[in-house]
Amino acid sequence: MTQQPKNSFERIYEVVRRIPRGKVASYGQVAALAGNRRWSRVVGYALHVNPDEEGIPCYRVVTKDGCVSSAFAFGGANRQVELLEADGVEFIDGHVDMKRFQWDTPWI
DNA sequence: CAGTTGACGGCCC
DNA sequence: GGGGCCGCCAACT
Repeated sequence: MTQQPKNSFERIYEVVRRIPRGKVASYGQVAALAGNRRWSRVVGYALHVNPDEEGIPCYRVVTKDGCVSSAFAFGGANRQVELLEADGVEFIDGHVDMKRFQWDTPWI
């Protein structure tokens, strides 16, 4: 059923879940898709709780600069890079080429 | 109920 | 190009 998330958190989770493989999205982008562009910080908090790491590829979410968050510490930030590379995302000097791998959202 | 925190974003130096 | 400060909003204590 088409679940309509009402809480900001659930909304953010839905957006992150829609991130296609081989692409990455910035916190601000996810926040904007979730409904508000200023939720950037809330997005970070939402992924922090990450109720479903298998359903929510939080590692596909990076900063606007395309850099992985150091606070990820999910076994090491390098771990996130590794996962993204496995998705086909190319990393350059520790950052992603956003203009190439940023999720091309059909968002209006 | 109020205060603090936090996986960011944007602007300034 | 790199580093630092402020601002935004929701959740947590």
